[in-house]
Amino acid sequence: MENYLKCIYNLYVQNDTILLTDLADYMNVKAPSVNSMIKKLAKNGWVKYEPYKPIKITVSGKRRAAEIIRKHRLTEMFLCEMLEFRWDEVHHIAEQIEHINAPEFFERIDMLLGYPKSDPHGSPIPDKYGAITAQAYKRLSDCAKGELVTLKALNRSDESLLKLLTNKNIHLGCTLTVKEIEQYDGSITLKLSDKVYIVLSKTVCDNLMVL
Amino acid sequence: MENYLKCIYNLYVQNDTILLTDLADYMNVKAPSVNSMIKKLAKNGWVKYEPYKPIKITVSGKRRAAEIIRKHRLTEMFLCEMLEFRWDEVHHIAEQIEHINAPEFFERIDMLLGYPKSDPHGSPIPDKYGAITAQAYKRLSDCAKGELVTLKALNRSDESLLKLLTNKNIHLGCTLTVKEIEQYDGSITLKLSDKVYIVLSKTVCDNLMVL
DNA sequence: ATAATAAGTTAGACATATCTAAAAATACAA
DNA sequence: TTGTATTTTTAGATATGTCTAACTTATTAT
Repeated sequence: MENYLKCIYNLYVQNDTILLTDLADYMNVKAPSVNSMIKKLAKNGWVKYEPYKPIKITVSGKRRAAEIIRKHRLTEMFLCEMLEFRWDEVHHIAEQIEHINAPEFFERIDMLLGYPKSDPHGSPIPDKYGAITAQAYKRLSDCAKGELVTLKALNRSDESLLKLLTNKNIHLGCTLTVKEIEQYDGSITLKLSDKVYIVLSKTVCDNLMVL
Repeated sequence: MENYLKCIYNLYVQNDTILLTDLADYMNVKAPSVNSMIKKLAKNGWVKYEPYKPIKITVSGKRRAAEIIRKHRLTEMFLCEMLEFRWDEVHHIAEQIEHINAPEFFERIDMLLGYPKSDPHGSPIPDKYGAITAQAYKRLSDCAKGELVTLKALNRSDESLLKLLTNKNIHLGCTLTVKEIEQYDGSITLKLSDKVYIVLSKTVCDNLMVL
């Protein structure tokens, strides 16, 4: 149920209402599984369910989801900061630890890390009441030629995207200047540092959030 | 299955062969549950099962159990040393974290802690190959009047025992002098420090391992 | 407006882990 | 040695979460 709620929340951030099928795809599960689980989530008051209607997460559902996301992101931060894992290694470990039921454990981790506001991929860490500070970032792919921006966060951080960025020496906080935007496919040429120019596809740039 | 194997190992340490009923009691589960799980463990080669015979753990079962116990004890140590939990708070959190499947995670924790040899209750931490260094401790209840000993480990560390010891200011490494042994019930009067004398029941002393 | 397509639901199967109740095997003791 | 008590096993139920196949409802496009 925690996994369902977390995924529902992730999809909700992109789009207010959620199609059962999309959730099924997102979770690598078949539609009937989602259908039956949604009814259970609805019984707990975490989603609103009406037959044949799209799924809507409730206020209490968001709060519950934020708890899990908080645990996930605090864990990722802990893994990077204290155990020196790379940002592309932490997700699958955090996926497991996020389900640990021990509030004091995460409180201590939070304290030890100095109450971080975002995780190693720049995603905000909800506070312990479930409140998330909105981020005002924009997509790199929406920037104009000539703009100088700082990489603040990643939109969806697949392991393969993280590896690609690491290979090109791109990390959170680095500055990027938009040098060229290709009309044909939206790929962007960026200046990374003095003599370092790189080209990123539109797909990649869609996932880089900058300011 | 991990929980079964861990419990089987714990009972095996006390007694080479294990009665199904004892395991059921130990795990707060009924006999038929154990019976069916034992067959699964046997299929994995972790225990030897013959109908109506007591359960025997195999070499590979011990190795597998040691992995889990290693994760449990490393976690307990991490919780005490890095997150400053008390020794009576760590068990229920470690019970959950021991099932995390991420060898690198525990390797890093181990490194961060400086490769500890025992957990906060003095129990040995198996190395990553499952080898456990035997401890040559004896029971406090087996000591003679006049002996001066150091508390090295606890036998079974229930939360209530830990709290009792904490209240009496007894911790690992503290020195104890056996002042009096009561014939009637085996309770022992101990000198803790200059003017501090305490009385512990035989039941408590059975669980205090000293050297 | 209706046919085709997509989305959602139901029914029934399977796997896991648990239980109770009852039967079978073993151990113990008079 | 035979009856009683204990231990173990089997059979069948329940709960959870998954699946496939078939059916129903909704959407879309001509």
